[in-house]
Amino acid sequence: MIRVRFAPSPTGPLHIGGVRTALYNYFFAKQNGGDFVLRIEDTDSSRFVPGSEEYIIESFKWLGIKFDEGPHVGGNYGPYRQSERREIYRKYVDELLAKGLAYYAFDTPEELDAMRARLEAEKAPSLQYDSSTRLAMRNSLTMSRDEVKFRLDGGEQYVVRIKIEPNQTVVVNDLIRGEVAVNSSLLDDKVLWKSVDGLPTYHLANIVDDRKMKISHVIRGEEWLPSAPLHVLLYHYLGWEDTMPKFAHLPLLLKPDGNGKLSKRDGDRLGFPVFPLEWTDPKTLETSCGFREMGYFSEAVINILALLGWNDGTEQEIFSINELIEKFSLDRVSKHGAKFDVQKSAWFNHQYLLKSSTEMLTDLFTPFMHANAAVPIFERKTLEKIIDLVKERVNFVHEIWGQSHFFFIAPTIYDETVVKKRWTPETPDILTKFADLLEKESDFSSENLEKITTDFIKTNNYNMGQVMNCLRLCLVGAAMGPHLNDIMAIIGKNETVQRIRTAVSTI
RNA sequence: GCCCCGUUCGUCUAGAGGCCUAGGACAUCAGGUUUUCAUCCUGAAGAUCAGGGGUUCGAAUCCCCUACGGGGUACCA
Repeated sequence: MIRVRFAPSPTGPLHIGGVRTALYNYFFAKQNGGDFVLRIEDTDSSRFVPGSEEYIIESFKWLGIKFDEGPHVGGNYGPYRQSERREIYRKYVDELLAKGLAYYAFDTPEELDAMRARLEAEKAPSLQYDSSTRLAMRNSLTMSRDEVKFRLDGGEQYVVRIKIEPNQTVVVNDLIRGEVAVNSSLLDDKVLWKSVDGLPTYHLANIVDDRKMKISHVIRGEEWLPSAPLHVLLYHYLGWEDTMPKFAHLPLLLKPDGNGKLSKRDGDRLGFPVFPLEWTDPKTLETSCGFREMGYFSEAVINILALLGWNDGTEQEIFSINELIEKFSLDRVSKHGAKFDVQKSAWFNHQYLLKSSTEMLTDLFTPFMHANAAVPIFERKTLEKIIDLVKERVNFVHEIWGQSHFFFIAPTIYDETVVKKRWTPETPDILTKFADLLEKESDFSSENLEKITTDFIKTNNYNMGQVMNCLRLCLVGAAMGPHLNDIMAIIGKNETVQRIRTAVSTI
């Protein structure tokens, strides 16, 4: 049975790197008929940010990604918040302690700093708390059993550290990177149990939960690769080699410019979303924009993220979520970081916008239309016609207004450069003649208007550009927009004629 | 500093020893279509495959070194 988990910390909004990790987990699980579990890793109470968990859940709801288990949906392996699993972990620390695979340490933060300072001064090859340094520290390896008991009974604060034997080769088999071997001397005696809040650290909690929740594959970001050997060691120490999950460490998402891991600030700095949803920091009240609010379709976001580090080997770039589930494979995940490309993302959104139904686009556009005052109420059918005429020119729904406002509101200013280029002394006469002609016309369908204008131009021996460009100027105010007969048909006779007369008198 | 991972057009990438005079997409530029703009179509430019050594008849692909980039190095996850 394939079971994977997405295990974020509730320390703020989830960024798109995390979303991608979740997506890859999801594709992999669903492809194999497995389960996709949400687990909240909140063992660091000091970094807890209220609203994070709700944010995470809402984000995936928007994306249309469903968890099979999690704090919000329940499941047979709960609870799904580590803070609610305290009792579960203690047993295993005690077991490691009893087996001599872990030990108590009483060093204060100041003492640890002093140790590192001393090692640095000595130009020691490493500054770690490990086999080379632990015997100089205050821990149960250097104290008598009685003294340890005395301190413990006296309620002295302690941490539990894993005891790593030097000079062993620890091998991590990674589904994406192959075999990664590390000498255990390079690992430090990581804290497994914290004194400050009486909770395990990520490392221990993670291993215990993955075991208890029967996780078969751990698919996570590359930032975990350096601690993967520690995790492998923990599986051995606890005698859980038989159920050790398979690991896959994903490449990171990088800053679009410069170097480094993509971070919160990049979005605001570069003007693109780093988060699925808008987020307001509860403390600073600072707001960061989200894909949803920026007008991205959730399917487009999934598609964009899926292709940042994976492809199916063909030239296909547009994938539905079902296709992704069907085609995703870990061995086609790239090994190097990827930079987010705003322009290509906009293109993806354009593709999804074109695929969207006119009805849906009209629904989405309506609020933007109402946001602009003094807009005439068109019939729904007319609105849909307008959307169909302009949708290919925009990447986002909110851009539709910029491409369609002239349907609703007559131009008040006329593009100077076009006036200069096209408006000749004869223009007012020509256009007035045309307006007079239109005024007598009863059939204002697009087809008939096409015929009328071409006939008008032919019979008077004008040329196309001479008439049409100036007519466009009258109706639109600029050299843009769909075919004029479509525009005239939609705004109607009175409005068309009036716009021509107004322009003739003002230009 | 030390450890780990990586490195193909500006960006995302294809590439599993000969199919590579390195393919596609976005962006850029040019031409065409169009009454305008956009779409669309065609084309161009753009990567001596980070550099250097090997291995091989043959290397973008395998090995080594160097450089560069990223990650890690907390009682954070």
